[in-house]
Order: sequence, then structure tokens, then C-alpha cells
Amino acid sequence: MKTKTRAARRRLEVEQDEESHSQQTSSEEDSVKSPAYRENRKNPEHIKSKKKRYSSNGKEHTIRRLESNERERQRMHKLNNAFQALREVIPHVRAEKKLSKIETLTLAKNYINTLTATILNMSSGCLPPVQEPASDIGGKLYQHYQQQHGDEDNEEHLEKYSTQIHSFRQGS
DNA sequence: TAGGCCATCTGGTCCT
DNA sequence: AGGACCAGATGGCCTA
Repeated sequence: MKTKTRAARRRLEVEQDEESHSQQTSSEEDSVKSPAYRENRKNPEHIKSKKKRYSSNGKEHTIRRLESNERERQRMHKLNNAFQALREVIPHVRAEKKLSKIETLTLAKNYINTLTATILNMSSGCLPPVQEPASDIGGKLYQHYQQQHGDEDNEEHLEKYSTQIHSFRQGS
């Protein structure tokens, strides 16, 4: 995988960097860093005031960094798993191509709106009286829906959702 | 080749 | 103090 190769390369660089840490020149290191990072390197006083933790030696810092990177990677993997799980429960027509993250979130939002509208449509006229405990769920759902959408038409969501599905299908 | 999407690294901030 | 979370930066891959 491309990214693992890159990560592996980076780890290798870090390991090599550890060995030559003391004699490393800042200029060659800075060439691969972000402008913000380079700026901080140019003005160490600025960064010193912000840094509260990395007062330990370079090797210790490097180890902690690698551990943090690993945790961050795991966190992002979990996030991606959640995205994948979401993709699998959203009906969409572009099955041959994976939905992007933004598409997934947008479709999910509209799918929820559509389901809510459908439920309200189905239960309209037969919602229990407000006093009954059983009305809580339906009542709250309706209340929440009204707060979110005001006078929007239920049909509108269905239309919006199906339009969106088709626009994704056409790749627009 | 430009633009979209993504994974990863990184430093700062928040939370426990 | 240390882990979780976040956002910016970077570079690779893919597609039109």
C-alpha cells in the first residue's frame, strides 16, 4: 500500500535521524517540512512559549511522537471503519464506486431526513394523544422535526434525496 | 496536467 | 502527565 510505504520510509528517516540527531543541520530538515514548521524553526522563542511538554531529550520526544503517530493512525482507521459502516447502510445507486466521505455524510443526512419524513407521514393522523406515555417518541420526533425543518414539505426530502442519489450517480 | 480524494505526520489544545 | 481530538501541511494516486 502506498501509504504504508510512505510511513515505513518516514520511520526509517526518523531512525536515521535519531542516529545523527546532534549533528543534523536545520536547513536540510526544513526542506521537507511545512511553512508553519519552518517558521517555528526560524523563531524558536515563539515556539518555546507554546511548548509545555517536549522539554525532554530528542530521543524521548521522537519515541513519544512515534507512539502518537501510531495512535493517530489507529484513530483514523476507526473513523474510516465507521465511514464504511455508514456507507453500507445508506442506499445508493453507485455501487460500483465507493462513496467519498463528503458524499457519505451528505447522503446520510438526507437519508435520515427522508426516513423521518416517511415515519411522520405514516403516523400522521394516528399519533396517540399527547398525555399518553407512548406518545413520547412520536411526539418528540415530530417536535424535533418541526424545529429542524419548520414548514418544509415531507415530499421535499424524498425528492431531494432521490435527486442527490442521481447526481452522485452521474458523478456531478 | 489539474483537481479531487485520501493517508499520514505534526503540533496545539482539551480532557481525564 | 498523557491520551484524544483537531486542523494544517504534504505528497501519492486516480480520473477527466
